[in-house]
Amino acid sequence: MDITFMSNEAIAKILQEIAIYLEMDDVPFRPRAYEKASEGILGLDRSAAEIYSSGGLAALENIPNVGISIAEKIEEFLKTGKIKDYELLKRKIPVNLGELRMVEGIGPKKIKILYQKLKIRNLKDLESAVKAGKIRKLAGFGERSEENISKGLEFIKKSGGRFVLGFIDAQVGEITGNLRKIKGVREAVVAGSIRRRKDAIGDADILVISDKPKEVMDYFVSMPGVARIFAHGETKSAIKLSNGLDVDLRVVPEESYGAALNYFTGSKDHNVALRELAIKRGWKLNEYGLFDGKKRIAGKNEEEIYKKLGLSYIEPELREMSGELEASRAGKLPDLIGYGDLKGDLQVQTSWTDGAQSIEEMARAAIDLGLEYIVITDHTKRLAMTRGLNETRIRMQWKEIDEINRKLKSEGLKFRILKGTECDILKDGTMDLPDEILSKCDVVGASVHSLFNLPKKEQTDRIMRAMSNPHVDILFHPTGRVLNKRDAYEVDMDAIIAHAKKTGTVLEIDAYPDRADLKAEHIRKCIEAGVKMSIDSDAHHSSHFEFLKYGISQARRGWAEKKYIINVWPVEKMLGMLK
DNA sequence: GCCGTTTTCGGCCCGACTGTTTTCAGTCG
Repeated sequence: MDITFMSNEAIAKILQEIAIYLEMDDVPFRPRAYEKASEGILGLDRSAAEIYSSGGLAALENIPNVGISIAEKIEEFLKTGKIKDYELLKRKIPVNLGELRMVEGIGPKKIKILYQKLKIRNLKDLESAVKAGKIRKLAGFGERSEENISKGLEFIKKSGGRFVLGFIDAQVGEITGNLRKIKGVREAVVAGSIRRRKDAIGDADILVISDKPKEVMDYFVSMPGVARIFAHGETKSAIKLSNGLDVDLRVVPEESYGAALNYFTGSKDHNVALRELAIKRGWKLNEYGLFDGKKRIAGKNEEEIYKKLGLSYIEPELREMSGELEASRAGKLPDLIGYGDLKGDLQVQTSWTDGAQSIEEMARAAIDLGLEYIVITDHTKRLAMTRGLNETRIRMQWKEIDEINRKLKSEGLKFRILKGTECDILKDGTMDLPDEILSKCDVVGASVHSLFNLPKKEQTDRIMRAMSNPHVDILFHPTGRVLNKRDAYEVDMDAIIAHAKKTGTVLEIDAYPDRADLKAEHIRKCIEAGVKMSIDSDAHHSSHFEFLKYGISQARRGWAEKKYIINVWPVEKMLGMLK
């Protein structure tokens, strides 16, 4: 059997499902062990199949949270495509765990009862049982449970899971702003994965300091846009907005603010590790503080908690259990690029192709935001639907850029519009515009906009050939993914990163919210390889320059310092870093 | 079942809310 078909995701999913099955039977501790092993597999930057074929069983055991027993199960899976223990569990309760687990309020124990009593195997069975009023008659369930399951099913049909940070950020900010206006509220902040600035988020967590929690909670569950109330308590409430976004709210007293912020910011694994550090010192860490017996020894702010635990402060974007605790302890955390550090934007579309506004409008918006330069990068002729530029039209565009630059200068503005292109990479890796044109551009970006489903080797070779072109400065949105729309194309990113180093090509962090491309793990690899990156808005409208901050978030999540990003520099220095 | 700057054995993060209960199990984060 060709083991390359055994993806890490497939292995992780089986381990995760074993954990759920064990949970059903109230097996102690082992569920968590399988869950952690599953996370360990997902966190790998190589495939488990590769690890196994190069180092055998012993190498599998080196995977975090994988011991001898789970290593053997992974080996069994890689060799036979099956895990016997899993098949046995699955035969006993043959249900679609992935589906059923999506329903809010349904966990392992209830899945077991639903199968054993009503033979419910999937969402369809569950829906029929709800409609027939069978759920309410089960022991441990009731009318309310049935109603909640019914509502849960509705929402699964309506919305499919994750939200793009840049598309919900403002709405959550508005809610927080309104909470801040309520009497007795001293602070209201966003925590959770939004504070960690993840590119895609599952829900929103808001933290409030108030002496009058009841008023906060009453407002929260009755504010406009609330579609469902999951919980309405004194210190904790949870709702779903009509767009499907779940929002959790917690109210804590001021002396617990730091501990609560830390706890609700996560990540979960990061928090668990901090609690374990506390336990080792004989203390206890929870959302109310760090305690030595009954005595609170820290909790008012996050800094003092980290300090007591022997750590320097860790920025939220780094709290993903990917080495930040070790780095913090050793004083080796990166000096992250800041949110005000960009001086230019290297990918901007205008009304010459699919952008909404003129070159001048885009330039003036960039000036208002404090940028010093932008590169105009309209599409090229292969992208016919955008009226992509050919040789003649791009020469016309250069004239317009020269004119506007002169005009801005005559107004005393110190700003520069650079000539660029977002040039299509054709199927064979050649460019959509001739070298003669590319050589006259200040900045050449190259993009894949077609043939997303080429085989991995062919796609990788195609892109690498484009990067080898001496005029191609930047590879735009290198993986091509669009969140909630399409996956990245099959491409060997390690090879691309190595080739970027070899050819001096810059890799872009496209900040457009549903692109967020490069991903954080690629950014870290670029840093390790010594590959330079740019952070670009990919603006199609003057309001899109705001998106640059999401690119900075992404860079921070990839541990990037200023020095790795070329557009933190003034224009001449930036240009000097290109080919 | 995993793991070790307290441990190779004996631990394993912790608390809030709901619904169905009559003191608590299940779920969630």
